[in-house]
Amino acid sequence: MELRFRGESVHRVDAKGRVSVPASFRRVLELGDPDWVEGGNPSFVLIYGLDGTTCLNGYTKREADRLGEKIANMPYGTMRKRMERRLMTQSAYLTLDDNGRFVLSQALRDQFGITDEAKFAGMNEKFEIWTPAAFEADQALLDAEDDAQGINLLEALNAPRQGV
Amino acid sequence: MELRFRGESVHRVDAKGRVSVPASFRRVLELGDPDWVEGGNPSFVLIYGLDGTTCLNGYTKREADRLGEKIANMPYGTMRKRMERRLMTQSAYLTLDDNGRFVLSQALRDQFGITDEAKFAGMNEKFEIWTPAAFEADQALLDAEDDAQGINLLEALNAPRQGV
DNA sequence: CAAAATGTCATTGATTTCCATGAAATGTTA
DNA sequence: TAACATTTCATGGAAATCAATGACATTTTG
Repeated sequence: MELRFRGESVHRVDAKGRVSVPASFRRVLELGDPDWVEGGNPSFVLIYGLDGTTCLNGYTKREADRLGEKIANMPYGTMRKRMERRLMTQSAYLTLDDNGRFVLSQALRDQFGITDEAKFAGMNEKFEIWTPAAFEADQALLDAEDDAQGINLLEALNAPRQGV
Repeated sequence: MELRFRGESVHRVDAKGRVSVPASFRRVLELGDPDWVEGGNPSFVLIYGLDGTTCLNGYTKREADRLGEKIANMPYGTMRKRMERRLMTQSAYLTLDDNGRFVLSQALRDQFGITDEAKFAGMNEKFEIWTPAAFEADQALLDAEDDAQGINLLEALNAPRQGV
């Protein structure tokens, strides 16, 4: 069993770009950091090349390592290079401070339009960071798709793999 | 064999949003939490994205893990993303206190219209939480359908999968 | 040195723990 | 079986703890 990211919340971003990571997410980051010790501050990985300019993605160290491993096993070629650029180049290795905060650089805040608030959304083995408005828009889009297709989520989960 | 949620009852919700989980449900949550030890308090998962704004769904940790596992194995795409949002983002990881209670946040109480009472309904591998009124309305709807269709439940149980 | 970055501290409000009560259920014993 | 004791539940209130955040101090860096 592996602890996963669940839940959603909005947090304040101060003038210097510092944001609190939701306490429940911190527990996951701690368990997902092989070097973490009780009382210490966990490190984690922020990837901002995944979804263009829609949101940032937070991963535990361990999960990010897995992704790096997969890339390392790819044959050399433009696909691998693209992966490296978006998952490695466009990412950062961060550590929480004693209060559970980290700094979101000015560049990233600009890129994602984040000013004074950031929305955190647990997404199983990762979490997303959005502007509250952008998140709502994205969610509305997803909800519309559900409505259109009349999907029963649990039924779909049981059905054998079907893309879309 | 796996213990299942059976029965129904109404419980009081206090000013801080605290609610007792029916004792019989607690036994199921305990057995469904791999980390639970005799005398300890079980953790479980509350999912509120499943049925829009009709009711909340409680799952044992083990069952919730199964769902998370299935999602993690889905191909990347909007279907997976929708699952992540409704089953992970719109959910919470909770632990019962020494008295068998947990807190239903103000946000969730608002979303589901729960004020001073909550109705618990055992639903096999999960349990539902409703306002007493909403539950009765939902039940009346189902009863009406039964009457109209003259359904024989056990017969339908044996018949191969038929939606509706 | 100035500006930025990082660290420390304090406050407030929310959350969690702890203790107490009464009611209901269960068990025990004469 | 009647009377009593014990345990389990559901619930309320108070105390203690923690999370989020703003303000300020210190360090780093160009």
